[in-house]
Amino acid sequence: MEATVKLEISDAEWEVMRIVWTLGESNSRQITEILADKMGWKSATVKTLLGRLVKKQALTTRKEGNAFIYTPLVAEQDAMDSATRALFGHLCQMKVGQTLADLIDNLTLSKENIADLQAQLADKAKTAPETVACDCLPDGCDAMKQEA
Amino acid sequence: MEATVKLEISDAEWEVMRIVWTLGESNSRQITEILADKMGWKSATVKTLLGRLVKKQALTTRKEGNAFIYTPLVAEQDAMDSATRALFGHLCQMKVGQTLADLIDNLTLSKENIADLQAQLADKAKTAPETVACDCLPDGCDAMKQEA
DNA sequence: AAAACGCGATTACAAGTGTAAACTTTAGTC
DNA sequence: GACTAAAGTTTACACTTGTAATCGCGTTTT
Repeated sequence: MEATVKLEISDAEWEVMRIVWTLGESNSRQITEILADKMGWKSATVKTLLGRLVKKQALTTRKEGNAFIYTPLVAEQDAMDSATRALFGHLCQMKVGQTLADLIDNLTLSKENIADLQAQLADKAKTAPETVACDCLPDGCDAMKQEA
Repeated sequence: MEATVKLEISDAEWEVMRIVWTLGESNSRQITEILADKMGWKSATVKTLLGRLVKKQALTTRKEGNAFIYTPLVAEQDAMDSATRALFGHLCQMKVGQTLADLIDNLTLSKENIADLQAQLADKAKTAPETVACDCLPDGCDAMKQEA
């Protein structure tokens, strides 16, 4: 049983992580250059974010000369999965299906992605329930409507 | 062109919204009862959240006797869609396919949901690109790897 | 060696969030 | 009409987040 430490990566921090994840490792100069360009951030801002990410243990450092080299301590896919599961976890379960549909409408997926999803859905259909109930209220949800 | 006002609903506020969305409208006593139970919140906490939601224009009120009746000003599905689009919007586009797959693994979908998604995907496949590139770095992404 | 520059660390500071207590107003009750 | 209970309003307070400036130190340059 993994004692998964809940890692909260903020939006701004996420931008930093994406770069380190993609590069595998990087130093603050390189990260700063990219984010100065992409986000218009000052180097001080990036330094703050890097510091917070190290404190949060999302990144680790290794000294190289006068500077640090930053490496991810969490896998990008894991972070993406927790973030999405956290979000969907507090949405009305009855409406996640539609939300997923609306989301997919806005995403660009490759043919391969789509094929994989189709296979996955075909399999999932075998054990899928007929309906999914709303879980927003203690009782059944549709109950007590407009009791106010 | 709708001037869509960016509505930021926090996690705690979301819990309140779910109840009002589901009931259609409600008063603070009813909401407090449910959340005292589900979240362990004091009535003062719920009052604060209701106040913030009214100020943010996520809810509106109508006086009834000594109390207010709260009604949503934003549709639940719209709020869910913005929240999910906002999240996926800052994830690596190359990895959203896998993320979606991992997410679906964790969701309960009805047979109908699945059928709808399958139809949607079949249609989307027609115009899908062969691959989706990573958009985490300015250049091509896989470029400059390990330059540090 | 002195000066300048790059890097990490410390400090800043307002806005948003979670969580609530205290105060005030209002609507019934005796 | 005075009192009380419930609902709304104000105040509180620590933590997170976005966005930096500044400080101190080691390294590079003149």
